Amino acid sequence: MNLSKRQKSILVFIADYVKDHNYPPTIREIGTACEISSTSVVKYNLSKLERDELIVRHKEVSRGLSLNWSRLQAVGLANELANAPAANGNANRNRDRSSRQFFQVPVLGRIAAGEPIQVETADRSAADEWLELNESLFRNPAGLFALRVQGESMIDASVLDGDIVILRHQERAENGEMVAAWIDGQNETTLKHFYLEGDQVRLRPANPTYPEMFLPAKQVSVQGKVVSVIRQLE
Amino acid sequence: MNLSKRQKSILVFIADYVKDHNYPPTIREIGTACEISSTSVVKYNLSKLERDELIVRHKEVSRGLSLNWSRLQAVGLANELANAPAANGNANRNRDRSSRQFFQVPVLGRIAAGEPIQVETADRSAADEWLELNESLFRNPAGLFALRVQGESMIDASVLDGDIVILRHQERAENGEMVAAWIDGQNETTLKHFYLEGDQVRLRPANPTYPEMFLPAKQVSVQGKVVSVIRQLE
DNA sequence: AGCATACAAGAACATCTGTGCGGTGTCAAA
DNA sequence: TTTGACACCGCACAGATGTTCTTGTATGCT
Repeated sequence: MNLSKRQKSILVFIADYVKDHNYPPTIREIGTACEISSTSVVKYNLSKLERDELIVRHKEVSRGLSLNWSRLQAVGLANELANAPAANGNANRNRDRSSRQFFQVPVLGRIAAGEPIQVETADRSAADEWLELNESLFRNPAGLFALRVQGESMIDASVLDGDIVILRHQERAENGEMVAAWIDGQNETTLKHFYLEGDQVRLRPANPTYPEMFLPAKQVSVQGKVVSVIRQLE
Repeated sequence: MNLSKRQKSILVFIADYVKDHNYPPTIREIGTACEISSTSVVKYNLSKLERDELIVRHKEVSRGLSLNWSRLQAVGLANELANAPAANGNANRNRDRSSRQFFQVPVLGRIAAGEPIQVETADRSAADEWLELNESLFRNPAGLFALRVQGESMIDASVLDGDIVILRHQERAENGEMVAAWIDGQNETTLKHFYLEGDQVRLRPANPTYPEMFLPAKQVSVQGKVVSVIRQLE
């Protein structure tokens, strides 16, 4: 399943168009946007995309097409499309909640003290579980991943067994950010507020009744920044 | 702005249709579904809905209409429409993630120990803030509302200052459920696991290092069940 | 009564829009 | 060289779809 440049640009345009209008574009609109002069060529490419199941089409229905997000996700195009270029020009009239956006975040595994977390950005597509989230909660879905907390080991971060922690992948942290950090000496991953003080790192739990930790900087490696914690009880 | 039965059924149909197809219906489809024989009558009613800003319409564009969710929200129709009837019959082919759903939850105020929480279901429309959430996280958006946690008073429930607690309004709780409860004697609202034991209520904090409470049942009044906790750090 | 307004029908009309078909150029396999 | 798949172009056709016009029935107000 190899997408041509044109086909990719068609996908981008559709995502963008739907975001702006809340309904899909026509073949001619796609043609104009993607600089395809002939409607039949658009149809040709749409058929290809349909064969690849990246879009769903309804015969003889005007604007009868939609993106197949779960398939796009699998192919790794979803994020790219979800981040489609901002609304252009005339499109700020309907810029209310109805122009909703969402995206999926891979749940890459579990986090528990004593286990390192594995975050090869490469194997995102191999994630066994995906979380669907709203744009409204996150500025930018790039680099986000999620971990399920196992056990009570993160309780000093006010994170309980079963909670889902959403992180943004990064290896450096600003002071005060809550990060997932691997601590060499103690062989554990933990969620703490991060403060670099000289060549020492201070790790402050979210729950102030738990003690802080002081460690040599080189002993602490940041896995990602915690951007959200979600607890489902139902 | 008084909606006729027909106009309401049109809104319901549009919401339902979009949910199933990912694109809006035509005037004739609306007509058939709502038992309107004439396209002009559909147009007439759509114009009314457009005047009321409940929908957005694009002239001379096929299927060029969309629901204005923020307006529907304000009028209190959003939940009703978001819960639109399940896909009917033929519509289970495109039943993947692309048929996404979302809904808004009113943030009714703050929760802090020492303050009662005000939850008149009536004034949902008066909420100053709304939270947009995914259907995927909640079975049923009915009766949901949100509170912003103020202060450190809920820390024994592993809920921090600034967290958002999502509750389902109910006045009775099953054993083990985490509830928001008002405690008469102590004049405070708290989040705890609820256990009715005879005519005593046992309240267990989420964080096991905090002590349990035992109180006479009549002293505890449940405000709602906690269904989710969301912490945003970015 | 007289009149304005809301709601509804049906049919004709004018676009909008997807589809089909003939044709072109490239490239690799036969 | 021939063949066929692939990508592309224009164009005309037909069906899909929004709009407009005329007519009709209530309802409420003066």
